[in-house]
Amino acid sequence: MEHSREVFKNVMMIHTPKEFSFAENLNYLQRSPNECLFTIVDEKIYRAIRVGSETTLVKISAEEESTLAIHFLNNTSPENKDVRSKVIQYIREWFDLDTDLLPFYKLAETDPFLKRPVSQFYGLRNMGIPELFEALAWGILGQQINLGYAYTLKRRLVEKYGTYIEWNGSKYWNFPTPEDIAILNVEDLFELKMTVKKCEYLIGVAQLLVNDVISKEKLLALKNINEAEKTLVKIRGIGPWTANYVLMRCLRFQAAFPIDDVGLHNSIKLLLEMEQKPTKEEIRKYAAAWKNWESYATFYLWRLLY
DNA sequence: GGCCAGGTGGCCA
DNA sequence: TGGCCACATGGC
Repeated sequence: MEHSREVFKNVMMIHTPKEFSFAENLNYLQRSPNECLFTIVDEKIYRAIRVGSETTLVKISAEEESTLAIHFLNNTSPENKDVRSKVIQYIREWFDLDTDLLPFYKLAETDPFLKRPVSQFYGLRNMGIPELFEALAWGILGQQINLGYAYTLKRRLVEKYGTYIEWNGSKYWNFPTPEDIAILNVEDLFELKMTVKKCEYLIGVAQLLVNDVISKEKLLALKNINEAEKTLVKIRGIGPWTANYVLMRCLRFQAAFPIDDVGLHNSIKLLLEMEQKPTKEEIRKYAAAWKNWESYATFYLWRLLY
C-alpha cells in the first residue's frame, strides 16, 4: 500500500485517515510551554528525528486535506532515501496513523465517559513516543511529581546529555541515547534535581537497553500484552503504571491501561462530579466497556484535564 | 503552609 | 495478594 509520495525534492506527503485532526493533535502537543523535543510555530512542527546515527530535521504541516507535508530541512541529498523512509515511519508511529479509530468512536457514542471527550477532541490521536528509552525515561521522570516539573526535569536531562542540530540559529534537540545515560553515576543525574531513586532507575534502564536485555523489538515480539507487561514490571523502577504507560505510548498495545494514574482518576471524578476519586474497583467496572481500547479511552480522558 | 503530583519498592500479615 | 509507608520536592 502506497502511504507516502514525494512531490518535490525535499517534501514528502503522508495521507492521513479520515478520523484525524492535525489541529487537535497540535493542541495536545502544545500543552506544555516547556517541551524541549519539538517546536511549533504557525501550526507547523519542527523536530529533529534520529534514526540510527542520522538526525534529520523536519517541518510537519497540514496544507492540504487529509495530508501531512513533511519538509526535510537537512539530509536533503537523494541518496538518503532509506533515512527518509524511516523518518516517515517514525512520524506515522508518532501520530499513530495506522490505527483505525472507527471502532473506538463507535463504542464512545454510547459511553458516558467517552462521549464528551470524543466529540470535543475528534481526530485526536494517541501521540506516541516511538523510542523505547525515551518512553521509559519519560514514564520514570513523571512518577509521583506534577507534570510541569516532569517537563522541567526532561529539559534538564535533554540539555545536559542529549544532542542537538542547529538550523537557522536555533537548536533542535534529541533525547539522550541509552548509551549516553548508562555510563553516568547517580551523582551526575542528582545534579539535575531529581530524586536518587529516579537517578538509579534511569541509569538502570539505560544499562538494560545498552546490554540488549530489553529492546522494543523483543517486547513487540512477545505479541501478548500480559507477557510484555510482566517483562517490563520486572525492571527496577518500572511498576504497573509505567509499564502500561510504555505499552500504550511506545509499543502501541491498545489494551494497555495505566489504571493507577491519578490523572485518569481525576478525569472520572470530574465527569461524574464526584466528591472523592473513584476506587480501582469502580474504574474496572467502568472500563469493562472499553475493552481493547483502554489506551485510547485513557488518552481522551486525560485530554479533559490538560 | 499544606496538599497534591501522569508511583515504586520494600516490608508485613 | 493486598495494605501500609518512606521517598522527596516543585507547583499552586
